[in-house]
Amino acid sequence: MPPRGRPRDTQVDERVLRLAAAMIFDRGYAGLSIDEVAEQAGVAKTTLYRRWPTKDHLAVAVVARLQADDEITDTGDIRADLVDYLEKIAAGLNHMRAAGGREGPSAGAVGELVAAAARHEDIGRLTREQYARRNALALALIERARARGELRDDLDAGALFDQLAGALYYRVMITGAPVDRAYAQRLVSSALERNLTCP
Amino acid sequence: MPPRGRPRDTQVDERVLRLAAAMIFDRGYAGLSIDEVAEQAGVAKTTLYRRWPTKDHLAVAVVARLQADDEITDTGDIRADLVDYLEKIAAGLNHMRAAGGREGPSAGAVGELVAAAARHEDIGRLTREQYARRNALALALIERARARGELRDDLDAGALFDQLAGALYYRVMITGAPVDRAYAQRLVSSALERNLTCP
DNA sequence: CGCATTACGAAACCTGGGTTGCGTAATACA
DNA sequence: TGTATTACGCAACCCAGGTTTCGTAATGCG
Repeated sequence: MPPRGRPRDTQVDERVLRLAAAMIFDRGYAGLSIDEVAEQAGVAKTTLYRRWPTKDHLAVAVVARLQADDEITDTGDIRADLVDYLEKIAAGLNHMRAAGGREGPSAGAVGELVAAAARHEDIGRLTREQYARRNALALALIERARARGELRDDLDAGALFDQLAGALYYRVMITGAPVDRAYAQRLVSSALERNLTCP
Repeated sequence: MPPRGRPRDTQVDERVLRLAAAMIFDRGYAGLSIDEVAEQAGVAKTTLYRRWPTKDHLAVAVVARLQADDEITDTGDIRADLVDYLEKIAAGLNHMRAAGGREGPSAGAVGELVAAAARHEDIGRLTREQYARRNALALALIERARARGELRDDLDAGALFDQLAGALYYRVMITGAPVDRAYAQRLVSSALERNLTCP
């Protein structure tokens, strides 16, 4: 059942990703050197490029391994559920922020990822699909809350989630302010109460 | 009054910035080549590096020239004013999106800028200051609206503006959906009505 | 066993950002 | 007029991402 020729050394993937992750973590994206990874992993550069066609692809692969596909929980309390989901997103962002090297106001890692998605068609497709999944989950959550009467009938679910998720990204990338549970609660309060059905 | 030595050729700045802008516009950030700019501008590479210490700095300088410092208008109608201001921000984003090369779902130019701000301390400081100014303007606008009774007393102005601006950036960078006047209106409707004082 | 197929390693190479050193041109000042 | 100062151009150079070529090792298949 395995393909025809010589099989790939599966240990290489693991070793390289671990090395690359470490390198990104303590020296940032710019500090990730393909030559150095290859040398430390004990493989030739060509072997790396056979698996990840560019440095961007390798970096994306590193980040992708960190992102546990966020599960959404629906407890029936839309407010708590949204805060929970935002916190998961924030956790991912904070993780990437750490991966950007020295922590600081603006998170280079997220920016590099956005740039990489713009540079390479396939990476762009990949990340867009991932965000589409997340978006669909959130919209479904909101939809269910509306169906059971927690939210106003005429609310704009798309705009609502854009605001919540967008505020997190805005903070991380632009203002550099922290994104934590307290902020998630502020956001949901600010954005949601309006859309709650009035008693 | 001029400094001691040989004066700088001021025409160089203008010529280089125009060339660089054109190059970024139709080939994207990666398509901006320092060597090529120097050659087409008829100057040595060292002359370029004397003015802009890295390619990032040159690109930021190009983008900075495009950003007319957005003025805020206070007509007394917070809803209309916010839509207006968001539209100005969106215009800037769309401009940069165009500058990212081929228009597409994710805007590389914004991502590159965020990444550049993370790479270079001075660029980060610069952009953070600019965003702080914008933020202060918006918060003051909201504050005035609250003072005259258009908004609830207990609203979270910081969270509100993060949501509005963040949603724009989220769309441009992540989902790639268009940001236009219609979307600005949807956002303000979704975010603001809750905070309006109830009749 | 022999062959097609695929993976690997090594080396040379190209490209573009970024640096360095040096000789020269333009200005202020004495 | 001469000197310190700064800008400029030129050429060589380093570095890292990325590519190409080629010889070799490991598998499946007939």
